Amino acid sequence: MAGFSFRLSILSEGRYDAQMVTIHDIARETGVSPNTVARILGGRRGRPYNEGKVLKAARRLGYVRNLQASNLRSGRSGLIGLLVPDIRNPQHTEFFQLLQDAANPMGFQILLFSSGGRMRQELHALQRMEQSRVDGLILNASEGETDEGCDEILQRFLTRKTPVVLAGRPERTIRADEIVIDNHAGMRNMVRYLAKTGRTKIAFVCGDRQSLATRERHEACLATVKKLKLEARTEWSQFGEYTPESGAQQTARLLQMNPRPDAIVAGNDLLAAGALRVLLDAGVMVPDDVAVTGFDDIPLASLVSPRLTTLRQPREKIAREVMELLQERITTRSVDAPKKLHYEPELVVRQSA
Amino acid sequence: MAGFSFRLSILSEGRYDAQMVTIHDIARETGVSPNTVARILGGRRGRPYNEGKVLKAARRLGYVRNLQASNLRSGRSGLIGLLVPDIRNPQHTEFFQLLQDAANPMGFQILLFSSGGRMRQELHALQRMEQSRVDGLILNASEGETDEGCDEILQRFLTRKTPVVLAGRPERTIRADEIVIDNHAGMRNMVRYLAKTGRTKIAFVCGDRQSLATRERHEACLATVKKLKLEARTEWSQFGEYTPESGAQQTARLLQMNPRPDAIVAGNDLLAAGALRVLLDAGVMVPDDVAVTGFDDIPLASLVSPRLTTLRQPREKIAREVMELLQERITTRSVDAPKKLHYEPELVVRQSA
DNA sequence: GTGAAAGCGCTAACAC
DNA sequence: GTGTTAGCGCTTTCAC
Repeated sequence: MAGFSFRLSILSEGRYDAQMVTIHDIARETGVSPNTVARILGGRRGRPYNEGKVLKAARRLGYVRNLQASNLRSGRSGLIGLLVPDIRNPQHTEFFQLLQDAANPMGFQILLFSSGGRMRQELHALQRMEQSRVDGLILNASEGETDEGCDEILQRFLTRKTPVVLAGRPERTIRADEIVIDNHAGMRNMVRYLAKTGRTKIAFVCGDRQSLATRERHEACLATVKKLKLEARTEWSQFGEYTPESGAQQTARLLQMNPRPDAIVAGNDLLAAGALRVLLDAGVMVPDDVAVTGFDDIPLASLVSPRLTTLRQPREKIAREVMELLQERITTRSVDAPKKLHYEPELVVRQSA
Repeated sequence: MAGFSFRLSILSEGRYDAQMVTIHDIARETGVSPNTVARILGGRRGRPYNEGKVLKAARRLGYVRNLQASNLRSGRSGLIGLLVPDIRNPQHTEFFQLLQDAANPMGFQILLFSSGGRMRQELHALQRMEQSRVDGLILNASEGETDEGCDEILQRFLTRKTPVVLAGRPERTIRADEIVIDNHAGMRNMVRYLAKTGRTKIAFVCGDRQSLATRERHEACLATVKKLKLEARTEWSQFGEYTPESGAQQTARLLQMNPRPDAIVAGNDLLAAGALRVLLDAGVMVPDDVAVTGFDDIPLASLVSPRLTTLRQPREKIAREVMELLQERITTRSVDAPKKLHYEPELVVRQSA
């Protein structure tokens, strides 16, 4: 007992305030050294004789390892930061769940930040990740311009050999791993499919103008329209943000036009759902009068009526491969030779087109 | 310089491996003590003379505070644990976002765990929260039975005066704060509304039998049906889980029955969306032939066709008040006199009923 | 307001 | 395999 303070301190009210049990308490209790306790509780072996004693004492005293101390000393954190523009977009929610399921067995926890597309929030999130010493991080596209301060922080991560994975962000100064969705191939297939099924006047309901996904998807559509020599009008390209409300607004504008488009290609499923909403409310038949297509294939796509024809992102594969890459980089402490993980969206034909 | 190791260590490849800058580096650089550096960087004041020097040096050297060390010493973590059964349910996603928006300004971060309703995952999540020394935690209903180990951990949290908020969990041995949704009042209003609009044969599409929400909502429906002397049949009560797929399955079973119900009260919006799906596919008119209602009022409720009549949970209010309660408890270190936060769902009439 | 010293709880490094 | 020692980076305590 000598040299150790009491683990129970008496408060003024006369109640007891239970402190956390430490490896020293268990060491004292069992007569072995703190080191041995730590080793056994850390899963490495000791003398069976000691193992029994230690495990039993730990259980009896209600020992709970202090990750803060553990991580401080070992220089890890067991945390993977995930920054998304809006977790309320099911696409991101699904990705979080898949990432968590892949990360947990590897001993990692996901620290999620939903920035709401706000620049300041995004910067705060990165600062917090840095202060938390995340072992790796995944950055989803901000749905707008990106702050300069962000790049500075990202660069520091890489200098410290903390792996960074960028998704849907324009290539910039920093050389990090990237998730690359082949928006061009996806949209080309989509527009071709629409043309093949007789659509000639294709309109585009897009997310925010600044985002890379928006630009790539929109440009691919225009290029394909041009290549197929379909009708093209600048006012058939509408922009907003990746929400059902925006999709509804944009579609309402399209409905005013003359000639009216016979197909609406939306930048993602949320936009498409909003478009569907407005069309049905206006008595426009989908897909008879107007075809509607989405992007992502979130669960919602199968719940709206008619079911959405869309482009499926291989989320499971992405989540798995990203975590594998991160683990690899974290264990080898190498962030050199940035990798690009390529994925092609798959056309899923349902009812809306 | 004496007594301090170099912050740059040369690797075998001849490159530099930048270590993190510490308050000692800044202290050395500016000639003040580490204590003064910490105080100034911690936001408390110092001599303007020193403040300038320290802040500038910190910026120049790229200092990033180490939260692990800070938290280890101060006994806080700045983390609020949030455990939900399934983050893919938009109800939980929305709640996370609102909670994050309320927590961040208070200096807290949300550590999210999505258990998938699996008992083992839930236990793991609680263990991890305990090891991470979260300052408080919010437990959403597991959608099934709860493990004994969980209660043991929760009890330890409370003993240590770490506040715990339970939501939608049956009251048990532990005395923690609770979020109480008045399922009874909500469902009573819903059934009355259906009766008033001429429905007489009301069926119930529910989540899993074990969950408190399911039991309360179902019982409230049955009680109201009985009170209003409406037709009642045991086979009109179906159970499953809180997913669209389950809602679809349960509804398919109801469609086989004779007599067929003229209203379907679903346990949440996801179930209702699945029900809608099956009804429309079967050519049943909603709400003309069969009325459908949901619970939660997630964004999806306004996107399906017809729009869902549902019961809205005051999520914003709940998130705000829960964080206020947590902050209060964390600062006063008092978990005595558990509070019950009561909320009543609001009937939102749209098109489906 | 500032500096010196101690220590949060753990793991790493090294003898044995 | 085990014990000893040191120290991760910070905050706390206490003189001054």
